[in-house]
Amino acid sequence: MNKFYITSTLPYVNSDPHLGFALEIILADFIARYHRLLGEEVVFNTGTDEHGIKIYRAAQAQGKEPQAYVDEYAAKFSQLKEALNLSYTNFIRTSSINHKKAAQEFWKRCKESGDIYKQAYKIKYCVGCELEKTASELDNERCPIHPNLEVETIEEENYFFKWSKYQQPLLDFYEKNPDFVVPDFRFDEIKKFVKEGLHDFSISRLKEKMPWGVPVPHDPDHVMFVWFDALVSYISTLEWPDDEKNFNDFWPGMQIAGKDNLRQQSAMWQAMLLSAELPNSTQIVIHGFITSNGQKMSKSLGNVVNPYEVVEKYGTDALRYWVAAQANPFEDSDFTWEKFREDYNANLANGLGNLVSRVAKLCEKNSVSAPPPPTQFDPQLEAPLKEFKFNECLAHLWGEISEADKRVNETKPWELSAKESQPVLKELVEKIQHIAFNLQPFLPETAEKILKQFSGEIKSSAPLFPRVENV
RNA sequence: GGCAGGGGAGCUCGGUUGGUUCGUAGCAACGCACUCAUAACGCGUCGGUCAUGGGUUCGAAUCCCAUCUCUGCCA
Repeated sequence: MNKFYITSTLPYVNSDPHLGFALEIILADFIARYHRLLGEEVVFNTGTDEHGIKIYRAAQAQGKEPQAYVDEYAAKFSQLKEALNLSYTNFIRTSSINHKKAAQEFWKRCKESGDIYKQAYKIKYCVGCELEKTASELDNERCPIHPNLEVETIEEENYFFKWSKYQQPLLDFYEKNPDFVVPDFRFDEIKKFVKEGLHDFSISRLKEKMPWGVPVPHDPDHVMFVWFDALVSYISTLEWPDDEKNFNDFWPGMQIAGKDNLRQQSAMWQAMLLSAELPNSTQIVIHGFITSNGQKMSKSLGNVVNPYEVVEKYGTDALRYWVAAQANPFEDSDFTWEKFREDYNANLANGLGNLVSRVAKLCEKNSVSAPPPPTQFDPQLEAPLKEFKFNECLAHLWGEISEADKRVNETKPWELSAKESQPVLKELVEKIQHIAFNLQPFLPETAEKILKQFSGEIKSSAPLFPRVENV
């Protein structure tokens, strides 16, 4: 049995889950479910990134132990599984014992390769980004992304990772793997970045200032910088280094990340893997952001969309449909409630839902029983799926819905006798089964409902997607 | 500032190596028709000087230059 591994990034647990992460993990879920449908054994990983100074301070501010604080947030994120009907198999928390052990082993391997060294360190640092900032990145001594936060100056001895050593190996690796990063314009972006030269980056913090991190092996004064340990989660979730078989079965695997994570995933993490002498990821898919009314979502603008609210109002598959059919996986996509409702009514209520209702009713009246369901995924959908063009897949299936509707109007089965209507109704049932079968990766609950309804003796039922009128 | 990619129907988009008035495009709007269906489906109508100004060409949304404007990357 073929093995397949995919991981999302791990959201940093300092705020509630937002629609942007929902997009990422739903996209990952499409891919995971598709590979399962192909008969592969799939590990689909997600989890929570729980270390770092931002979390340490947030916990302090609330008078909580960091562990208690992250426990609450990890629970909030794991609730997404049900709300979005996710099929992930692994949920790694970076504060777990296994993960910490793996991060320490990873550190040791990089150190053995001669890629970790200690050096005095003085640099501007934005707590909001958890990133160093150079003078050119600052705007009036302020981080442009977090203008309300003071940029801090840190001066201490830190461990550094020899990123510079991996400039050429990374470029060679990119050269050999022309589809390593998709879309291609993001791949071009990272190649150019690496070509310009890599500077070693800091991978530790003084424990006395910031104890909330993974202890550095053989140095009680330091903990790892949050990025270093978080990246290792993609393999610690596979029980690396303890379960060598499991690791070798599933790694290397595919990753999905937002455009803000391009550098970390496709250059930093890949260099770390080279240093630890482990295989590089197979492919990295970089998705865009979700804007709201054309603007970046932000609390101050009050335009943040909560995925739980979308699901509560329209249902899980309505959101998954929007992600698959209406959002562009690679560019930014705009979400508005108005447009969402229109898409829902036009395509789910009037389209798929209505077709299922009318055919089911006709079948019930004429006592039609269903043929066996299909067993093969439509090969026409493979090409767009391999390029992660989910909207094209759905457009194809919606074309079939439209054809089926036309066929009903043309043949007018309601004017025929039960016997006369059998052939055309059987044909329509097969069409619906085909559509439902191929919708499984995208709308798993709906697909299952339809396949169940269109098996054996067909009965009508309540609407799958009731129309939602303007409020 | 440097590099990269955009600017087209009310909205979202597709337009192959330049070739008749862009698109049997989707949504919205409007009209007709139908009634199996979730006032749903079907058919049809409306709707664009393809950002602006030049240029190359027999001919440009498509190539070139400039301008305006938006987005991403520049550790």
